[in-house]
Amino acid sequence: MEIPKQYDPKQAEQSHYERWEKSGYFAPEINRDPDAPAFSIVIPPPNVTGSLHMGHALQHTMMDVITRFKRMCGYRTLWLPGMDHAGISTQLMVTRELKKEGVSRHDLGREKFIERVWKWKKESGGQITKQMRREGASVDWSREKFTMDEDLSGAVREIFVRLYEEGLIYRGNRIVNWCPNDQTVLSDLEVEKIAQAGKLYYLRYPAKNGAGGVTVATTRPETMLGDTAVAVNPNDARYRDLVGKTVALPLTGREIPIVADEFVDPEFGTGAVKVTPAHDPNDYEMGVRHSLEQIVVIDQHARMTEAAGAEFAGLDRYKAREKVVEQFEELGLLEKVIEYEFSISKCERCKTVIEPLISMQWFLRMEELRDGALKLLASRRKPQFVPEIPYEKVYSSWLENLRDWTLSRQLWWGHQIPAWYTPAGEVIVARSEAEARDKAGNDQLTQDPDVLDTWFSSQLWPFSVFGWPEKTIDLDTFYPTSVLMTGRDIIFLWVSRMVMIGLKFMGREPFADVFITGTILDAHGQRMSKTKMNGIDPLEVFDKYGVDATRLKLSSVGSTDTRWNDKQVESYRNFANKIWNAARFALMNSEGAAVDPEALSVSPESALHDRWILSRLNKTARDVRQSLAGYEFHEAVQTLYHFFWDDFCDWYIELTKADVTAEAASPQRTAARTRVVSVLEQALRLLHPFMPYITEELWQQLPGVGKHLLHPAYSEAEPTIMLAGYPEPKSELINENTEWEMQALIDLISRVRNIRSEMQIKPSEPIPVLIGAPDEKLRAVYNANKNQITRLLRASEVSISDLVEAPKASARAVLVGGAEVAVPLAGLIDFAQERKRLGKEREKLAAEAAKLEAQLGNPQFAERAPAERVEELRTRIADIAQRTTQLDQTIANLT
RNA sequence: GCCCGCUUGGCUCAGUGGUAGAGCACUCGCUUCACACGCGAGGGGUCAGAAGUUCGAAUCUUCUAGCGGGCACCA
Repeated sequence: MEIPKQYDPKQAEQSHYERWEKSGYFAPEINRDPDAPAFSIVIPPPNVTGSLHMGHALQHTMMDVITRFKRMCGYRTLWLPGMDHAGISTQLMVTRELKKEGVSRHDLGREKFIERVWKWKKESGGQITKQMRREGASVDWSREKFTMDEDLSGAVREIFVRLYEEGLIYRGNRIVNWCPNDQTVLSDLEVEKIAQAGKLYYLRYPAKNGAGGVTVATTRPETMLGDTAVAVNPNDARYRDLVGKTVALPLTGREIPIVADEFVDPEFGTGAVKVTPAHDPNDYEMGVRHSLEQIVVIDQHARMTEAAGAEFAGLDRYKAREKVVEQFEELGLLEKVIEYEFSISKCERCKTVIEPLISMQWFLRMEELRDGALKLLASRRKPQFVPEIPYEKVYSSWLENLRDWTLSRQLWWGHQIPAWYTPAGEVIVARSEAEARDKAGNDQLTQDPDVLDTWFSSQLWPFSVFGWPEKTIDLDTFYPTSVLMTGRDIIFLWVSRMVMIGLKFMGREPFADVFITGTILDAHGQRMSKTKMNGIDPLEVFDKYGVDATRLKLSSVGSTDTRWNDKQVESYRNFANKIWNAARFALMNSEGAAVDPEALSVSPESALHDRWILSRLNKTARDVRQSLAGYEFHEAVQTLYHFFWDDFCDWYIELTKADVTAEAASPQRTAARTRVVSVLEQALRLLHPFMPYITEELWQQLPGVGKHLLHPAYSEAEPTIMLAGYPEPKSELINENTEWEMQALIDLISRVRNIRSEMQIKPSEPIPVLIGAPDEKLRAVYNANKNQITRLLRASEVSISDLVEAPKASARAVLVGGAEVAVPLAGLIDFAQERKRLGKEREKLAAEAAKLEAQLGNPQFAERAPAERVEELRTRIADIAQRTTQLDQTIANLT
């Protein structure tokens, strides 16, 4: 059998996925156990725009690890894939594409434009599904959903109507965040505050007779054209007399009142604030409190309106600012201008400065929904955030300060708001136009042209994908889902809203746990972003190092932020190669052997290394299961890595090699070979959730694999590692005494290797090894493994007795339990060198002893520390003392 | 402004009230019959700084510094 020395990921990545998918292994139906518990994850639907980035690969890997793990544990497992229509992003993307053809969306018209978006969605979405297949994501494609699917859109309308009928959704004329570039309203979450250096202008508004008046400070002088009051703090003595009086608003000829409002901070600026109810959220609130007129002076294109005065009408807001300042200066009313840093609201997407405008929009009242979510968290700690700190608090404090959600968007791509207007202006909210006509008794209806915020449909995802409002089997089986895995950037936008709406309409939280993944940063600690061009394409990493290696790296990221480094993937690529070669060894020596569950048990008579590897295997299974249960991905990866490389490859294979590679067939050889392939098979299963491709590739080649190895729930499937049972730890095979014995052996071998290395003895030079062990038990261990010791040390002879009797010219090492090893080096030994080597050893011991004795010397330690610990310390000190004595003797003899 | 997190060997990161860990990098030796994407042996850290709690602190508390994040209506 020819097996290449190097693992070729591309080859393994070629065929398995297709077979898994075609065979229906990703679908929960493959599980034939009627009593199987359900495990479900719904994917955070990626935007149909663009392609997957490292963040997706990260989340998908973790979801896949958990999904594959649960599937192997026999759960009825579903990981449901899908995509989000991503309203604004998608519309902008297609608009940009059209622009290249010299066409605007208005040229096309709404209907044609939407057709065009669907066409675009088909191509872009195809890219994403292709990439997910490459990742190895074991999602059930037969259940793939899109937020604009007919049934999901139905759920959107249903929810909208119900919320409207309950009075939670309302239409109102309120101040909103308007993006003059995207020409739509935005929710608070789609606006980002950016600190910026700017100017603070002090404008004087004179009294009616031209004298006195008040001075206000503002960063936006142009809005003064829409001022309808000046506000001061009611407790501000400076202005007390002015409250109730008026000032003449320059440039407009209007007279505006001075009102008192608690909102005003006397410490800031002049303590007097200009009030522009139509163009500032705070002023809007004050306007409401004082019944002030709202004068709209800026329009949707951020240009001044007629109401701003003929002189300003049509001017851009910034041009108008200059002009207002100029005129104040000419009038002698510009008191001063100071440099001032403040934060400004920008459109998260296009970075245009937001214009607060009063506008008729649809809103969702959040109090009731919010209270439900907060109560759930307080009473049942759901959802459980991982890591709990800081995300639980981030989530709850955001909820506590929640304001109404602006639902409508002035876009074409999205769920059109299910509201119709009669010619008389009556509003009819209904599930369909037909229903609206019925309700209105009128067929002259016009539908609201706006669409819903993308997140309105996303929040329904955990139940709309299962067919809600129909009572489907899937809904019954898979809701609530088990865990949500996502990045921290959408805790508010998405996670919280799913909880609120899921609770309201399903009566239960949409997921038990929320795992927040870390963020992958670039080498300099910067966030990866398109604009910075510092992103790393997961596909390129896959090509370079293989999917499995990349997945292992991504798994170990867990929930902490980490800087990307190719080197780490490279080391996991090397690990994959290690796995490949361990299997290569097993397969090259597999004649007469087959995977056999019987080989996974041992008796007290079994060889030490056999008892040991099974102890390690079972401990590994136990630890990995435990780690995954707590979403400790990094720990799981480390456990597996060291089990496979250190325990299985470095020690087990080496110790069993002599038996396995024996030339003549024998029951002993067969047993050894069987054990190796069987342990390897278990190791592959343990690794499979993390490294699906290489494990399947190798598993399929192992002799004796078949249906009988599958988890009982998958009786109908063809042999595949992805449906094999995940190894269960057998506590009776975990044996600390065995591990202690093995450790003694490892120590012996390591000490002698150290002598070889430090004494510069050629690796090929056979050496005699003399072992002295006064402890009978220890001696028995050495005796039982004499062949292994000989082999691993390339010893010409190994003698084991209770006391070392070696020539003076020997290199020595002190072992556990008073044991000692000597390597006679007549003619080879450099006494000075050996003294130096032993001296170093002694120094280490002395340092440790000093530390321990200081601790024991503290009378309060013996008094207050647990007796067990004191005893342990005494034992250790005694051991060190013994070794030190032995070393001293050895050194003394070296002359 | 408020809240939170991080600070561990050259680098990237684990860890934890009781002997400081890994991978990479580094040094030395090795074409040892699975693997040089390897094998063996090493060097390297007073766990940011200070104070406190404790028999004992890298781990708990407080403060300081640096970095990062979230929230906030201050015109």
